[in-house]
Amino acid sequence: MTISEVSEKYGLPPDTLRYYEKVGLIPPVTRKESGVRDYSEQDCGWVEFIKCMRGAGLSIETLIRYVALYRKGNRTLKQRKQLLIDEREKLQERIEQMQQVLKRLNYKIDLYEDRIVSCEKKLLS
Amino acid sequence: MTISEVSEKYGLPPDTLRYYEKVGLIPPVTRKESGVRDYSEQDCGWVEFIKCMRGAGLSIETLIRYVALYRKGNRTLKQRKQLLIDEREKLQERIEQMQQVLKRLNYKIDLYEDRIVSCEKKLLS
DNA sequence: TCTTGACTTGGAGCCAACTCCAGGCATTAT
DNA sequence: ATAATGCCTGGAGTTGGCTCCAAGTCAAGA
Repeated sequence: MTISEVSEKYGLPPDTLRYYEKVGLIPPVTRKESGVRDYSEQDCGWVEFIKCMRGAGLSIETLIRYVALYRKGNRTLKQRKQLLIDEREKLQERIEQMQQVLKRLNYKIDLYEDRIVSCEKKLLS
Repeated sequence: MTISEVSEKYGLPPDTLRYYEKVGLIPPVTRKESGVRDYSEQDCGWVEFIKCMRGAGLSIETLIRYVALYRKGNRTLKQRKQLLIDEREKLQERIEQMQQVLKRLNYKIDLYEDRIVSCEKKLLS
């Protein structure tokens, strides 16, 4: 797959795909002899994984660490697992905080509804 | 309350508090005759609200719009409510996405556990 | 009165994460 | 053969959100 096809498929600009590879956010992509990128299934898998994790707010720095560990092979299994556990913890906290804010927004929206209704009553009376 | 007391209370640096006020993220803070900020209850309320909303990922731009509407008075009640509804929607989507990722992390962590266990078995055999 | 310390402002600097660009090579279409 | 298209690289520029700094003011203590 060419870079523009991958870009299309995952909704990430080609520049971003190149950037991700350059900084080590995804392992080096397969190339044709000419040097042009030719994404394999596995390459696409990494793109999808990174897109997904970035979407949940994991930092680029963290994901670079993860990919670097992956590239060192099987002896880093425990470290990779621990990294994911740490990130899961942070993610859980973020979700809980956001759920609190969601409640607060719901409450505030209800208050606005009340105020709008009573304002309109006043105008009609 | 002085800026450093408010800073202490909400865990936001004084520079950030000034920045928030400068860009209109919170309404202008009460001042002493000397020009020094003297946060009222209401001023603190705004700081707390903005800190909370920022923590959930609402953009500064959006919150500036909200505060600007607030400052225009009661005729903007409906717009403010709509703004909050829109942000609630986005927040809900972000939470759902993050919950998906949480599931995926759980799954991946379990896979790692399996791989680590079978790796250790191999070493012991 | 003079110094110290907390505050003020405007503006520059910084960091994460892209995003864009110039100059160049390679394949494809005419 | 040549032009157009799509890709390449290294590096500069941009955006959001702070964060820091210099130069100045003000109130309280020695």
